[in-house]
Amino acid sequence: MNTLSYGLLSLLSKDSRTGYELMQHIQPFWPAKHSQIYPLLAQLEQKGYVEFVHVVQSDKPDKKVYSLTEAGLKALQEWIGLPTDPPVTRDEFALKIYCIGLVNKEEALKMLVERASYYKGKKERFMESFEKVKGQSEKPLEELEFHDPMFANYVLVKKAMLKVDADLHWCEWMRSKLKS
Amino acid sequence: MNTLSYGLLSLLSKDSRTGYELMQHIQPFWPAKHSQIYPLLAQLEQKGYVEFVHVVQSDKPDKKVYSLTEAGLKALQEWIGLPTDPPVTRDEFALKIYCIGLVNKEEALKMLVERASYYKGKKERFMESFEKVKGQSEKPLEELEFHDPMFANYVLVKKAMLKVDADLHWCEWMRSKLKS
DNA sequence: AGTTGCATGTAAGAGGTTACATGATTTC
DNA sequence: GAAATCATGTAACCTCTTACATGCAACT
Repeated sequence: MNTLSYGLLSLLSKDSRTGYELMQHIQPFWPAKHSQIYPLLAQLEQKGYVEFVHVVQSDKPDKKVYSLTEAGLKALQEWIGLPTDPPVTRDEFALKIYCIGLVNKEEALKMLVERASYYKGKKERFMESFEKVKGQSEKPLEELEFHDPMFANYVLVKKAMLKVDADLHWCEWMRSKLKS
Repeated sequence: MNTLSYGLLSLLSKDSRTGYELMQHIQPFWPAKHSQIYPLLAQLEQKGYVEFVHVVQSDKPDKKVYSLTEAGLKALQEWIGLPTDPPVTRDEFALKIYCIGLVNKEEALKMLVERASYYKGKKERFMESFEKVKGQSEKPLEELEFHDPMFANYVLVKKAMLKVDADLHWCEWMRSKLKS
């Protein structure tokens, strides 16, 4: 049982989902390809932590909808209590910035503009998620209680927004540095 | 040539360093163990991108001090111009927050306090780095020019600080949410 | 006396990406 | 007509971690 496996259980604790959907929704927290997820789901099923039903579709390919079992829920709860690994980030851009003096200012500025627009796109998508969460919640988001199923969605979008804002802020600050 | 290999060249473009030192200094941008770095250095040497001198020490183990060659510099400059991969973060804590409603408020609060103190420690270390950079620079940091060798150190510590501040801010905001 | 830091390296195994394979429907 | 979306799966390959191996000096 690796972290990604527990991550899949975590998502399944809220909704039954297909492997494809799990792959899409786990990206913000733990990027993974379908080729990694499908074998893990088979393992989780063998362990009795998840179960699935075949759903036949006419317009789209047939699918397997997975759900969490009682044993899976138990395993998930135990994992939450275990020590948590610190987040790991690998940032190629930062490595390039380290030796940015090797290129001219114009090229450096071009790189920063590109990176800033990447973060702007990311921010827009988070803002859409935020609006989506707002739409799905009955209460105003600030009033959501700990046990509300929407609580986690709200606080995690908030987390993502704070981070992307910090990244964007740094990009803009860098751009002003390079223009002068 | 993978990203880590270019990262090593990037560090070597500023100072000649041992594999051990490279391992220590690349952590903030691209975490890696010595067991990954030593073989890559051997590869880089075979490609002619780096060279090393044996340095015999009496009190400590002997070491190999690597430096960038002309060919290495050229490879490094070409890499900077290539498209840059987006940063990748894997965050076990976020996966746990997603299903945090499975445990009680007290346990959740405990987890957040722990995570906040982790970020506080990180912030302190970044503030030390900041002071170190300040001490090594003749000019006030805000006046550092693009081509100053200290410029990259300054802007990268700034980047790290903005990010850790965002993380800490989220932790504290979460704590206030859970106390009410 | 035991741990940490310096310093290098290899081997085995786990984790993750890319490519191959299939196939219908919808959008540009 | 080409690309993207849905949907599953396997195989080969690359990346990364853990463990093994050695040894001295400094600190607790």
